[in-house]
Amino acid sequence: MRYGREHKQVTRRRIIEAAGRRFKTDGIDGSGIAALMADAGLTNGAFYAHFDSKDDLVVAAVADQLREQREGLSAAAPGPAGAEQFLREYLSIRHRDSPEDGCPSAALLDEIARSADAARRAYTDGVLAVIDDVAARVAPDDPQSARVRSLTIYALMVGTLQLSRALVDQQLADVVLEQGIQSALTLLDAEGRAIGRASPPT
Amino acid sequence: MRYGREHKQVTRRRIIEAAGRRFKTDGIDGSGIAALMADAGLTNGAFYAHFDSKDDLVVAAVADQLREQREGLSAAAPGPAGAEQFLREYLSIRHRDSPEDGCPSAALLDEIARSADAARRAYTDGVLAVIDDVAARVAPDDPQSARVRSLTIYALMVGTLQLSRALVDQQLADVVLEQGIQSALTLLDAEGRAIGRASPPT
DNA sequence: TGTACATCAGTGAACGCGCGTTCACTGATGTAC
DNA sequence: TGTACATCAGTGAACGCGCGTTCACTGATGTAC
Repeated sequence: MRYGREHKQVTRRRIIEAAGRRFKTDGIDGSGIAALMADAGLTNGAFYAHFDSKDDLVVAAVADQLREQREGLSAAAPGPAGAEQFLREYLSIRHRDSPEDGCPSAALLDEIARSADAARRAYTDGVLAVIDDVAARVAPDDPQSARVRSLTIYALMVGTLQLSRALVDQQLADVVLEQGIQSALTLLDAEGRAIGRASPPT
Repeated sequence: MRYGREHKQVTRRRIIEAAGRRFKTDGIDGSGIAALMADAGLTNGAFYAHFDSKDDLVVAAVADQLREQREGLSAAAPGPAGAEQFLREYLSIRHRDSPEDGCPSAALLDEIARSADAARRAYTDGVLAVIDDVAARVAPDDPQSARVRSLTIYALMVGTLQLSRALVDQQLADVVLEQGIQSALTLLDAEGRAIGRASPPT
C-alpha cells in the first residue's frame, strides 16, 4: 500500500514513542522489535523501512524522550518556582509508579552508560538541553556556572527515583522520595547562595 | 568427578563473584549463563547443580555485591572521616572507569528496579545494611534518623556515577564527579547540623 | 476526467543465532567392607 | 591396607524459543498520459 506524503514520518514518530515507553518499562535489552512494533500497531517487518537497526532506534528514542522531558519542563511556571515544581513532580509517587510515562534517565541511565557511542552522544546532547533550561531558571545571570551544579541535582533526583523504585519496603520508598525533595531543595538553596542571591539559611 | 567436602561451596562462590562482575559490565539481561560460567572456568551445564535458575543467581549476586560494598566501607577510617573517604573513592575517576569492580547500584539499579520481588528484596536488605553502617558513622547518637538522609546521599552518589559514565564529554564527566563530591559534602554538613552537632556554615 | 502503471510502506514467513534450561553421561573421590 | 562400589560436580550436546534482521510479496495511493 502506498501512503500519503507525511504518512511515513507520522509512523516513524509512532514507533519512536512506542519504543520510548517500552524501553522504560522493560529496559532496552528487554524489549524486542516485534513487541514494540505491535505496540505501534505494525508488524516486525516494517521496522527496517524506518530504521537501520535497533541501535539506530535507541538513538532516536533516547533523543525523543529527553526532548519530551525538556518540553515538560518548559510547561512549568517560569523561573526558579518552575524548577521547584519540576522537582516535586519528579519525586512524586505518581512518577515513581509510572516509569512508562516518566524520565528516561531514571529508567535507563545505567543501560545507556553501557551503550555504544551514538546512544551516549544522543543522551549527552539531550540531557544537557534539559539541564541548561534548568540552569537558566535557577541562575539566569550565569547559567553556565550553574550547569554542573544543576546536573548534580538532576543526578540526585535520578538516583532517588531509581532507589525508591527498587526498594520493596513501600513506606521507606515513600519517605525516600520526600527526603530527596528536601535534599534537592537544600542544594538549590546552596545554589542560590553560590550565585550571590539572598537566600535565608535553612 | 567427585570432589572434596567444601569444594562445591567454593565453586558456588566463584560463580557468584564472576556473575557479579559480568552483570556490572554487561547488565543482567546482557549476560548469558554460558559466558559467565566460562568466566568461572566451567561449562554451562554445571550451572544448575548450583542454582535453580538465572533469577536465583541474580538474587545471590545482588546480595553478595552489597555485602562486598559493606565490607569495603568497614575497611575505611572510623567515624565520619571514613564516610567521607568512602564518598571520595566512590566518586573517583578510577571507580567510574571500572564498573566491573564497582558499586552494584551504579551499574544495575534501574535493572534491579524492574526485577522480580526476590531480587528487589535482596537489594533492599543489602543496601540497608550498607546505609545503616554509613548512618552509624555520621550520626552515632541517632543512626535511625540518619538512615533516610544517608540513603539520599547514596542516591546522589549513584546517580552522579551513572551520569558521569553516560556522558561522552570527558571533561564534563570529570567535573560532574567533583561537583558530586561537593554537593554530597554539603548534604553531609546539613546532616551534621540536623543532628545538633556544631558545624560551620559553608 | 478516466485509465494504466509505478511506487513503496507494510506483511508475514524465514534466516542464523544465542538464550535459559535439560539430560545422558563421565570419572575422580569418598565410603564400605 | 586394599579393593569394589556409590556419589555427584562437571561435561557438552540438545531442547524449544525469541531475538535482530532479511526478503519476496501485497495492494492502496500518487503520477503520467
